[in-house]
Amino acid sequence: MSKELAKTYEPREVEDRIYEFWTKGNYFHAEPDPKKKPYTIVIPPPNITGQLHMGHALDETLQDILIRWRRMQGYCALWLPGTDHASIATEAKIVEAMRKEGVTKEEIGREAFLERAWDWKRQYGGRIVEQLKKLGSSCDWERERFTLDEGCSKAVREVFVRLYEQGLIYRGERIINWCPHCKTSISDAEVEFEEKAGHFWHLRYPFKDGSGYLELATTRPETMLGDTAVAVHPDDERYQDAIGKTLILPLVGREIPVVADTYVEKDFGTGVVKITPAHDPNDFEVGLRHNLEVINVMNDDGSINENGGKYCGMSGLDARRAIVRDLEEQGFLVGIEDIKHNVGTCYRCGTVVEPRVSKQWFVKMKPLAEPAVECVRDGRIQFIPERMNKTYYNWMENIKDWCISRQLWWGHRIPAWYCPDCGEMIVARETPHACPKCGCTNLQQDEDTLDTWFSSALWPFSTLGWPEKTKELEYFYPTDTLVTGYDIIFFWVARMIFSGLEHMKEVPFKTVFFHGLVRDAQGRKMSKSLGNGIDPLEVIAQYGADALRFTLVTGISPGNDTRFSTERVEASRNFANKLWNASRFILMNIEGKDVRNELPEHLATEDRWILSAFNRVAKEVNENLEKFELGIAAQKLYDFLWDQFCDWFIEIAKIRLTGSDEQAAQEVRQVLVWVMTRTLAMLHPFMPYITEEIWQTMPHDGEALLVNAYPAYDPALDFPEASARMESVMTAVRAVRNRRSEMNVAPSRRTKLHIATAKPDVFEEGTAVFQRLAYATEIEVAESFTLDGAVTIVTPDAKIYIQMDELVDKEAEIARLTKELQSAEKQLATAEAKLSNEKFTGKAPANVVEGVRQNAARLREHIALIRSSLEALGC
RNA sequence: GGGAGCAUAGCUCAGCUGGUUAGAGCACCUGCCUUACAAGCAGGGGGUCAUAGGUUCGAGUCCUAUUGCUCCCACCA
Repeated sequence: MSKELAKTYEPREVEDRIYEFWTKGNYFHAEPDPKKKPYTIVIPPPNITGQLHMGHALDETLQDILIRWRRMQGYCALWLPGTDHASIATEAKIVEAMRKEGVTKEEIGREAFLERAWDWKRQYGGRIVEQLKKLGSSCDWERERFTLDEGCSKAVREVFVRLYEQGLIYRGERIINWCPHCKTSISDAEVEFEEKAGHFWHLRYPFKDGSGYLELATTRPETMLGDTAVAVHPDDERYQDAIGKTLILPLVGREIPVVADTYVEKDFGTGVVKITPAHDPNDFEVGLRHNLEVINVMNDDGSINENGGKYCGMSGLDARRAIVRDLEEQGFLVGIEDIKHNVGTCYRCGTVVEPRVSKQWFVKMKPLAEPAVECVRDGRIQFIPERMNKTYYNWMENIKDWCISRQLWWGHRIPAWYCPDCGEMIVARETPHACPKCGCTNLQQDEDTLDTWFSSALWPFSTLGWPEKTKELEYFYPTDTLVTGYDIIFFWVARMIFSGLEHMKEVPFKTVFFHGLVRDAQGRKMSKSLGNGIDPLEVIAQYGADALRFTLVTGISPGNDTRFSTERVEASRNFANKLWNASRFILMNIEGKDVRNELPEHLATEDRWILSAFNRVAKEVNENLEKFELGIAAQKLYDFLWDQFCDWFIEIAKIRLTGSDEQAAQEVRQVLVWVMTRTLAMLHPFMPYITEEIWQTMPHDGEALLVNAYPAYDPALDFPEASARMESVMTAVRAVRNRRSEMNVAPSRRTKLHIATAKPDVFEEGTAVFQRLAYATEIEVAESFTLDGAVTIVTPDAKIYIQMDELVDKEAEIARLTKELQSAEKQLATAEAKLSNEKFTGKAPANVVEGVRQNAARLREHIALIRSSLEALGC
């Protein structure tokens, strides 16, 4: 900080310098330390193709708050960063770049393609990491990992082979979701359903024996080319005769049976369903039950293949048009109906997915899912908020096998080799040189790679060195908190849980802290297509990272979405500025003075009051953070700094700072520094840059705030009596200000105050406070006064007279006092009703009853004071 | 079809295990350049806590139903 401090905080000057200071000091690095307790968070690895968006910004902010807080509490806090290779997204980027050059990946081949991909990763993969740093993220960058690095790849291979050996990974012909655009299979979780307008084509299939037709409907007429049966419900009376008969498939001429299957709903449509085992998951099941032929009629781009006869080579859409036209011409089309229906789309590219039978690798889920459900049920893993349990159970308990093979090149290649001579399949950790069965050395590795999520499922332990038994794994696993959005509970959280349990025999984390989505000011999802996204980096450039972080964390609660608006960022920026100026004031007052960062031996009443308030906030903020109530914690710090410390304590501190008593001035300087440095500490996890910057300029112990102690509750700092005295004075000050404002008295017009009270010492001690904050010239305190023509103000323990004869409107005064009296009497009546209710006094807890009793006593005093005021006015 | 969430001031939201007169930010109104801060200070207006029942000495908070909005899962050809 320069000597001449700017009036406003300038984050740009500060942030990069402070981040470098932290990095140079190696403060983010965590080394296993048996003397400390570990606290570990692994980052949800952002995609290397990613650009920092508000969702990341929120996610990182929450993690950084937790990590910084625990680090300051003395934990060995590790925040392990890294990135995800994002197989589909990255491969698509590279394919697209190549397309612009007029090359396809098949043309250049696998090896050259992967070289390009790695080049791309080296060039752009670090971009998102640099952006995370801008937020102030205190990750241990020395430990940065990548899902496709050597260690993670080793872990992936180990897991694959183990699961295969246990029979939990298998290869088979199954119906899977196929994205014709990405040209790969995708898992069930990667399919998103969208409601779209479509049609029902009502068709009729003739019986072979010429005895008429069966009428049915389809939303995808082109799939009829692969029909191998028609099904009806076994109990459907309408079709009892048809069961077992043979139909001729129109256009194709294939003879197909009518089968009976309970999958068919009698009441839907005509109760007749065409069965296309190769292109519909339900039909596939029906096909298995009835031993039906599976005829795949589609290529990998969705066009019709050689099984489609004359339609071969047409795109799906062209084939549909041609088939509908031909059906109509030949009299098989009964009609077309407009409908709305849900269509599965690829979550990456939005293309309509085609269910398709193909040979893929799967993870058998049932045995893995059961323990994964159990560990949440028995509390070994806790979800915040708890309602996420249900979502999780529901998914886990109805889970189907996980299709893990992808027809992509960028990713972990499946460690399976095939012998071209004898057909043997070898699954192994190390690349085999020869077929163990026939000795053939020309083994071919499986062409497919693994689902990206297969490697991220291992993230909590693969990043700590598994399968090696490293000291990091021993010390930091299981990790403590996983912070992520509820949108990836299935993709990632669930899979990490069963993977951790299976391979580490222990949960991967103890708590999952789910946050919501960041929406725009109107509550819409931020998206590229809507163009309503706000770039966090631009917000940082304009308002500072601290303001952005504070905005993201205030007002949020676990699992709930939040809205982002620049108005809210401005409020946070103003808060940072408030902090800056309060510090500027303190620095100005301690300059050239030898002020130690410790409390003076003698503490004034207001000192005890602010210390008590500080202490309470310290207690509550820690409690809130323990419960992941980060939004509440931020709010409490905001209120303490602004309302209590700035608006009251600093203002009152000016009395001693500008007074002639040097010892008193020195005492208040120490209190200011003491409270401010510790408030900076409490705020540090939320606003790391500005707090470190200011803290460095103040008298302090230790070399950096981020490794300083986080304030905690201290019974020695509780001063209830002094706090009560201070509150009495503050209440009176507020009341005087209020009355003056109501009467439009300019602040420049100072007046004498008479204070009648049963606690004269409290108010006498507050003389200077009244003079400075309640515009008083002098004050006189006594048990009672008889004054005519003064404005009277009644507080619970004082009656205050403002001497301003010419301003007194007697009628208005009477009206106001009467109103106050009525309100007080009403409150007293409520309190007394409670106290005379035996059910209340008998059943309510003692402290609640006592509270009401004290309140009633206060009200009675108050009422008496108002009455005497009214009497003085002649009522 | 199954499940979940939300409904509190003009707007955006807090309100934890039920306990005095329901809070904040922004916006609004009034008065202040009171030398840390006008990105500020002081004061103020504004809420039948979606609706109807219930539990309780006591309900914004717990239970039931209703209405409206949102999301997730499943997916009927």
